[in-house]
Amino acid sequence: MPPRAPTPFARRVRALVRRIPPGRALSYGGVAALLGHPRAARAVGNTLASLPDDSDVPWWRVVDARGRVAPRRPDHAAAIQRALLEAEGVTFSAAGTLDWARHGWTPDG
DNA sequence: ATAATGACTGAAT
DNA sequence: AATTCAGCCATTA
Repeated sequence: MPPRAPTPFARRVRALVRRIPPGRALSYGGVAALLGHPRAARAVGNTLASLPDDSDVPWWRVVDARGRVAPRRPDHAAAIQRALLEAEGVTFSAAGTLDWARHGWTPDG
């Protein structure tokens, strides 16, 4: 049995996240809004959580509304996400939040 | 069809 | 500033 085919919503999420360039980031709500589902932030998170390990989608460029890496269990995973972002030049404040003005992304630029 | 599940969010404590 | 609450939503059991 092949893995379950991605739902239409999931496909749209992946397509958009794939467009986020290195060193930039978007919030879950931001992704949802750009897709025309301003309230589906939570669903976006679920979608990224279901990505296969070999996916080419840069899921680590999606953080929460405050610019913080979303906490999760095991919390080790969050540390990895932050490391991936830092490797792209993203800087975090002492509070653990990235600067939207500096690293935020919009389809335009 | 119904209920349960989160990598969310903004408001309220 | 740190937590809790309640609303929201696509997906899955």
